[in-house]
Amino acid sequence: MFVNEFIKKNHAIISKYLKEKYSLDIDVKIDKATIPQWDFYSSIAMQLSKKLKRAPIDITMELSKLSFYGTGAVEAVKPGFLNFRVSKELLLKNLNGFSFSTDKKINKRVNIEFISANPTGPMNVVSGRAATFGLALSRLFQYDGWDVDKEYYINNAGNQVNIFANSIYKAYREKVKGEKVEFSEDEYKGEYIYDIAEHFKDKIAELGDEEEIINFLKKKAVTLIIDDNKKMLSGFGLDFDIWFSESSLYEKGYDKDVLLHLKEKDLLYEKDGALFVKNTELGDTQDWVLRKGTGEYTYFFGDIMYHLDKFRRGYDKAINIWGPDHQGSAKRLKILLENAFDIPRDFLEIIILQQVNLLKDGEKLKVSKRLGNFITLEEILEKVGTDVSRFYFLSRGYKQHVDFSLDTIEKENENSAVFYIQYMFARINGVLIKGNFDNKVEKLNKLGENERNMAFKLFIFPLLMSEALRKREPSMVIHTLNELAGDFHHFYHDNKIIGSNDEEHLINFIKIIGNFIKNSLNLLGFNAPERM
RNA sequence: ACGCCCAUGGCUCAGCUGGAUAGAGCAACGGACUUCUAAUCCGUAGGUCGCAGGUUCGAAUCCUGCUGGGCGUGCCA
Repeated sequence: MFVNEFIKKNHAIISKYLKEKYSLDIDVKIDKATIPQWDFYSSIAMQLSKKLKRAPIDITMELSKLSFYGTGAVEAVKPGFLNFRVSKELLLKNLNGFSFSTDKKINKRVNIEFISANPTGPMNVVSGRAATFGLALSRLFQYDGWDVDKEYYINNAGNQVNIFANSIYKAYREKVKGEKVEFSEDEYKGEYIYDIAEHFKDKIAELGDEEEIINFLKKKAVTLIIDDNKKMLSGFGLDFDIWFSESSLYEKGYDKDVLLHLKEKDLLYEKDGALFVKNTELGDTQDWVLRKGTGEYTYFFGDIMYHLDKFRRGYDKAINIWGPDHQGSAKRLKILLENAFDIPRDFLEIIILQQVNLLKDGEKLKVSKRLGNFITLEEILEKVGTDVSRFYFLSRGYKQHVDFSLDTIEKENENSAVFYIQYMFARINGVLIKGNFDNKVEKLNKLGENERNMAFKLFIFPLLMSEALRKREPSMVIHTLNELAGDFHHFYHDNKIIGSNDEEHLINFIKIIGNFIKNSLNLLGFNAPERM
C-alpha cells in the first residue's frame, strides 16, 4: 500500500537528516492534514524549536528543502508546519494498482460474540444494533487478515428457559383452555407467547402431564425461537459461524473442571448454602456467587466456563459485544480469567455497545422482553428494510446512546444518507449501461483536478481501515464513504461523461471508483444496487 | 456513595494517542431538470464545542473539579 510507503519513507528522510545534522533521535510524526489544501503535515519543527533554540518556521524552511518521496508539493508555513501534497503520479499508481482484496492473512484467529441473549423471544431493535455493529466489526478484522468466527451464545441452561416454558403453558391454559391464570412479575407475557402456545396447542393437549409439557416446551419452544432468530438474522444479512449453546458446557463437564480448578486455587467458600468465589482476593470489590442456594448456577459461572472454552478453542483473541447493562459482569469476569486461569489480559476484550432508547411520542419507553412491549427487528425491516436500519445504527459511534422510534426510522427512510452513497454507485452503473461499456478496467494515465479528492480518499483508505479497526469503530468508514459520495456527486454534476473528449479516461476512472464503493458498501454489510 | 459512558449550530451526528479557518446531513431560505437517474448540485443563514480551572508555542481533543443525562454496583439475566 502506497500510503504506508509514503509515510514511512518521508518519516525516514526527516529522521535521518535530523540525526546526521543535529544528532537528534526523535520520533517524527507525519499526520493527515486538517486543511483541504494539503494532504499530510508534520509539526516536528515546533517541537524542535526549544531544543534548537530557533524559530520553528526557520527549521521548517530548512526541512522543506529535503527531497521527499512521492510529493507533488512541499510547503513551509507559519508557525511551523511542514505540509505535503502527494504527487499525482503516486495517486495514479495507487489507483491503477488498487485492489480491494481481503486475501491478506496474518494467521490469527478472533472470535467475535454478539447479540447473545436468552432464547426466549424474538429479535428486537437492540439486537439489530448489535447485529449491525458485530458484523461490521468482524469485517474490519477480516480485512486486516484475521480469521474471524462470529458466534452467538445461546443462554439455554439458565432459569429463564424454565420461566419461558411455564409462561407458554400458562398462556395455553388461558387462551386454549379458557382458564383464569395469573402471570407473575418475572414471567413472559408478550403476544408472541400466546402465538407459541397456539402453535403447540395440539402437542400440549396430547401430552397432558404438566411436567412433560414443560420439558417439551423447554426444548421445542426454544428451538422454535432460535430457528426464528436465525431466519431473521439471515434476512438481515448476518449468518453466524457458530451457535454456541450454554448447555453444551455442562454436557462437556466444564462445571466440574472449573469448580475443581478454583478449589485447588483455594478460591471457593460456601456461605448460607451458596457457593462463592473469592474475587476480592484477586483485586475485585466483592466476592460473587457461582451457585445459588437453590443449587442453580449463576450466569457468572456460565460465563467463566464459556470463556475458558473459547480460550481452549485456540483463539488469539475473543471479543464480546455486550450491552451497557452487563458492564458490571465484565470486570469480575476479566479479573477471574486473568488471575485464576492465567488467561492473558488482552485475550478477552469486552466492548460495551451503548443502549438503544425506545421512544414513543417523544417519551422514553420502558421496555422489557417479559412485558413483550419491545419493537422487533421484523417490524423495522418491514417498515424500512435492512440498508436503512443498518445505516441508522452504524453511522454513530458505539459509545453513543441511540434513540429509536418507529417514527424516526420512517423519516430516515425518506432521506437516509445510505441512499446518498448507494446512489453514487447507481449513477456510475447508469453511465456504464447507457454507454454500453464493459467492466474491464484499463490503466489510467492521468488524473483530473476534480478527481483528485476521490483518488486521495482511496490512497489513504488503508490508514482509515486500520484506524477504524484499532478504535473498533466501523462508523468511521461510513463517514468517509459519505464524503466520497459527496465528492462524486459534485464531480458527476460538473462532468458530462459520455461523449466528452475525455470519455475513455472518465469511464475508466468511474469504473475504479465504482468498484471501490461497491466493495466498501458490501464490506460493511450494505447492498450496492445497480439501479435505484 | 462508588464505577463506566455521554454532553459540539434548531434536530441527528463527525472531528478526540493536541495543530492551521470546528465539518456533514436534516430542517429553514434562495437558485439549477429539452442533459449519463434532481434519491443530485450550487448558494444563504445558523457555533462563547455543558461550566470553571490547569498543562503548552498551540486545547473541542489531554488533566482536575463541577453541572446535567444514561447505565451499572443482586443467591436478576
